[in-house]
Amino acid sequence: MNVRVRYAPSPTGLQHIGGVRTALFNYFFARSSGGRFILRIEDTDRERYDEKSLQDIHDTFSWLGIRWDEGPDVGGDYGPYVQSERSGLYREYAQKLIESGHAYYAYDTAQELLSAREEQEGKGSGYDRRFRDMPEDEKEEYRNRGIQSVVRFKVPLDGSTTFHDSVLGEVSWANEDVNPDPVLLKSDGYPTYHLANVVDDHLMEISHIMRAQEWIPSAPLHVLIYRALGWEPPEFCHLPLVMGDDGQKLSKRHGATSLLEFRSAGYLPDAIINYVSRLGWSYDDKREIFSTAELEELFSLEKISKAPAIFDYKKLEWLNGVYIRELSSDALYDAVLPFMEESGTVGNPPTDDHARILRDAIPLIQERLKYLKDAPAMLGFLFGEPGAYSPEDLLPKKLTVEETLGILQAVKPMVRVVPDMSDDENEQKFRSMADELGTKLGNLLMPIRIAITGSRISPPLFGSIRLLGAELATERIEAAINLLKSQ
RNA sequence: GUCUCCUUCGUCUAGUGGUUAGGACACCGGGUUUUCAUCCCGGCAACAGGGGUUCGACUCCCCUAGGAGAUGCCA
Repeated sequence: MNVRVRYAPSPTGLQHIGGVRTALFNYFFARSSGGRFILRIEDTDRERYDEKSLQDIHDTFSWLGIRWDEGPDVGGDYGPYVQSERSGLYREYAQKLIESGHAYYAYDTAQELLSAREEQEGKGSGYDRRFRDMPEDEKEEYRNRGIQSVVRFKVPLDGSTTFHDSVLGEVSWANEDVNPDPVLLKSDGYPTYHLANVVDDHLMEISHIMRAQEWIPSAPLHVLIYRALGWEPPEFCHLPLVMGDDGQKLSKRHGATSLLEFRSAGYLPDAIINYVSRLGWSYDDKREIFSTAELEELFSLEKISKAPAIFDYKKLEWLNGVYIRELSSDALYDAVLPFMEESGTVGNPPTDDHARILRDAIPLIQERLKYLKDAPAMLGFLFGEPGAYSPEDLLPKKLTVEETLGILQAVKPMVRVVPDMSDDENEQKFRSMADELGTKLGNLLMPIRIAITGSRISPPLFGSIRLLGAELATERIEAAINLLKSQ
C-alpha cells in the first residue's frame, strides 16, 4: 500500500506534547513504510485563528528537525495544504450531500443551541434535529427572517457503522449513538472539522488517519460521510492519549505546555523525540534509546499500545542527560552557549577569552548536566564572582576555624601552581599535604572549593582552578582566609 | 446522565495458554570518586476484582469496579 499520512494541526494554540506526539507517530510511520508525510493546516476556525500559532508550528518542527514531504511551505501535488484556501471544495461537497439527501439546511441560532444545551444539563441527548424533516415552505420562513443557515449531516437513525482501526481492531457503533446531525458547514461558510477532514483526506489520498483517541467518537460519523460521498474511508489508527501526572489529558496545568518551552528549559530535541516516541509505542523489552534515524526505520503500527500514557518528567530528565552526555564537546558548546548568553553569564557574543574558557569547561560539566539551562549556574564562578558564602560554609565537618585557617594557608601556595600540573600530579601533592596535616583529602579540598566556586557542589576542583587561572584562584583563597580571620 | 475506549511494578513498558512475569525511569541500599554528577553492583515493587473456557490462564470470553475521552456553527 502507498502510505500517505498527515499531521493536521489547527493554528489556534501553541504546539504541545500531545500534538507533537501525533505528528511524530505519523512522521515515523511514513518514513518506516516508505510513505509520505504531509502537513495540513486546519484553519477553519476563524475566531480562534492565531498567526503566532502558525509560526509556532514551523518553529517547533524545525527545532525538532522534522520535515514534511508535502505542505504549505514545500508544496506538493495535492495542494493547497491550507484549508482556508480550499473553501470552495467544501461548499461543493456540502452541496452534493444536500442534493443526495445526506445533509440539510438548519436555521438554529447559536444562542438557541447554547441554551438548549444548558437546559439538558450535561444529560446531553444532543441536538434535536428539528430541521431534518421540515418541509421547504416552512424553512422558507426562517430564510425570510434572515437567519443564516448551516448544513447538517443526516446521521442515520438506526443501523450501525463499523470501521477498522490498526490499534483497536474492529470498532462498531450504533448510529443512534453517533453525534446527532453535526454541522458540516458553518454559517460563516467555513467547514467544520468533520467535513473538511473527510474531504481533504480523500482528495489528498491519505491512507491512514493517525490521530489521538479523543477522536474515536467522531470516527463513525466520518465513515458515514465518506460513504455518503461514495468514498472508501482510509484505515484508522487512534493513538492513546498522553496524560499529565494527575491522569488527566495533558494541559496547561501540567507545567511546560508549549513544546518550545522545553527548548528554553534546556531540553535537547533528540531527547524529546526519543521520549515522546516511547509514549504509547515500544520496540522490544530492551531498548530505551532510539535516535531519530532509528525511529525512522523501526517504527511500526503493531507496537502501538491502547492504554493512555502519563508524561513522566523524571524519565525525560534522565534521557536528556543521556543525550547531553552523548554530545561531542563542540556540539555541547554550541548548545550551551545561548543559555550562557541569555543568562548574561557571558556576553553576546562572548569575548574570545570567555569563549575559550567555556569551551574548556564543557568537559568538566558534561556528565553533570541535566538541562542545558543549568550550565550558567554551574559555571558562573568562572566568568564572575563566586557565589556568596558564609564563614561557616568554609569549615569542613568537625573542623574549627583555626584548623580550617591552617589548611587554607598551607594550601594557598599550592593553588598557585595547580594549573602547571596534571590532575593526577595535583591529587598526589594534595594528598601528601593532607597526610602532613593529619586530615583527609576532602577536608583539604572542600574549603578551597568553597573559596573558588562559592559552593559545596562544583565541577572538579583542579580543572576549575586551571580555567580560572592561578591569579584569581589565589585571590579567592586569600579572601576566604581574611573572612575566617575576621571571625 | 449517555455512549465509547482503556486496565502488568509509583511511571513508561515487554509479554499473544505452560516464564523464578523481563527491562527502563523513580526510589532505597552499597561500591568507585576531591564535592556533585557519571559509572558499577544490589534491593523494593505489578498482572484491578469476580466468574467462566481449558489439563493449565497475565494471556481467550462475560460481568463488576476504576480511569479516561466524547457528548460544540473547536479542532
